[in-house]
This record gives sequence, structure tokens and C-alpha cells, in this order.
Amino acid sequence: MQAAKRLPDAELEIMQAIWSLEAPVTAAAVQQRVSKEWKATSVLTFLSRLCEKGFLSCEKAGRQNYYTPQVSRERYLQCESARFVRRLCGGSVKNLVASLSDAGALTEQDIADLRAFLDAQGR
Amino acid sequence: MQAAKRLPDAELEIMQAIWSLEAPVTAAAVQQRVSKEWKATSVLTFLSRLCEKGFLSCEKAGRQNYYTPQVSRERYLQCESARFVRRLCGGSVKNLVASLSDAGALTEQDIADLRAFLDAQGR
DNA sequence: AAAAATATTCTACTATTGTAGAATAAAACC
DNA sequence: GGTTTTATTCTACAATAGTAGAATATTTTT
Repeated sequence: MQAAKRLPDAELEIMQAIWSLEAPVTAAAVQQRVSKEWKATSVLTFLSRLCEKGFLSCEKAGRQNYYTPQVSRERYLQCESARFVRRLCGGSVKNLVASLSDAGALTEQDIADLRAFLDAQGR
Repeated sequence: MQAAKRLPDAELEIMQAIWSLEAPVTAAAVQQRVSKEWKATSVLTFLSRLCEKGFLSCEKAGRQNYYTPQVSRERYLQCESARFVRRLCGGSVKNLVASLSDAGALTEQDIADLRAFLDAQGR
């Protein structure tokens, strides 16, 4: 399982937009979906960089390009979260959650969801 | 609570080393502690960049510099983990933990620790 | 005090990232 | 078919990051 390289902020934002859409997508659709106020050429630059990195494939039809994700959101999230816990939390998931709690970023809902998740796991 | 800026890999590695030592620390001590095979000047470059960014303070004594963290590991981890959940997990902590589980990065120990943590939280 | 050792600061160069104008190519329109 | 429109590709430039040699300054040593 080769580690899908970590994406810089702008490229991740583009991928998030693409993952939330039905593949394949056009640059225009991506631009609409994205929250940032990027010029069209900027979006195109990011898209082509993502292709170079193997995160997207690109199919040309007429004068438009159609992009399709080559890495799933799930897979990327798995790599990144494992990496995060390893590098920042000393490998301890509890450290992570405790830190979120200290940061006030752990809602009642989160706690309930987590409980449910743990219960569903190996008893 | 201004958001302590995110550190690039090399600088984070330096901070990790410093946090694990007794402050204040010298560049030599940092270099020993770090796992990477950096030249002394590289370490010095990272240290001075960390000072510029306000992560370290620097006190000169004789020809040596003594560095002291200005941001605690806890605080940095809080910012980063909140940011991570927000940007990558759609704000859901359960998503994060589920993804770790899928990635095979959730040990029995983690699960036990998490349970204990949740139980210690508001019932 | 002069010489040798050494910690720090300067300077520098490459790669990556954010950003986008210019140039090009292809489609649509008249 | 020539002109206008427009999506894409090229080119470019500044800021950040990784890396470290050269130059400088301060101690130590002799």
C-alpha cells in the first residue's frame, strides 16, 4: 500500500470538491463547487498538478477535460489520519481525542458517536 | 487564542525534539535528539526560523544559543488536531477514529484507552 | 597573544506551492 | 470560411521549505 503523498492545502481543497461530485468532472464544475475565489487558470493549474501526482486522471473530450479521482477520499483520509497520529500524537489515538477535548473540539454528539462506534467494534 | 501557525515537517521534528528535552536547550542537544541526519547548519537554520515564527525564544550565552519553547506541545497539538478534523474529516471525530480503524491504526490498547477516556468524560 | 577549534549567522540554491496572465487551440457562430 | 468565444496549456513570479557551504565571531588551547 504505497502512501498517497500528502497534498498541499489548495490541491486538497480541489480534491474535496471533486470527491463531493459525480465523476468525471470538468474544471468549471470544480470551480463552482470550491469555496475559494480562484481564477479559472489557478484551478486548472491545481488540476494538472493533481494529475501529475496521480491523484486524478484526465480525459479530453472536445475542448473540455474530464477529471476522475484515482485515489478515494477514504483511502486518502486513512493515510493522513494514520500519519497524523503517528507524527503528532506519539501514535496514541487517545492522545488525539483528549487533545481535541482540551481544544473544545469534541461535541456531545462526537462523544455519543464515538461510544456507539466503540461498542460496535470488538466488544 | 491566535492559531499557532502550522509547521513544516522539518521544523516540527525540531520542536518535537525540544519538547522532549528540558528547556532551555542548545543546538547540539537538539541535533543529538533528532532522528534525522542533518548537518549542524541545517539544524541551526530550522532553529532560527522557529524563532522568527515565535515558536522559540533564543538566549545567547557565550558562543552558544539557548532555546526555549514559546508554544507548548499541548497547545500546538490542540490547534493541529482541531484543524485536521475540520479540514479532513468534515468535523466529525468519529469519522477520524473510524478511518483510523479502517487503516488498521487502531490497536486494542487504543480502544481500551478511548473507552476509559470517554467514561471519565461527562457520563 | 597567536593559533586552532567551533558555534552561529549569512548566503545560496533547488523544489514546491499559490497565484494568475499570455499564448494557443478548438468550438461555435455568423 | 472567417471571427469570436472560451477551455486549456505555457510561462512566470513570489513565498516557503529543505539543505548546507562560507564567512564570522567567540572560545580554548598552547
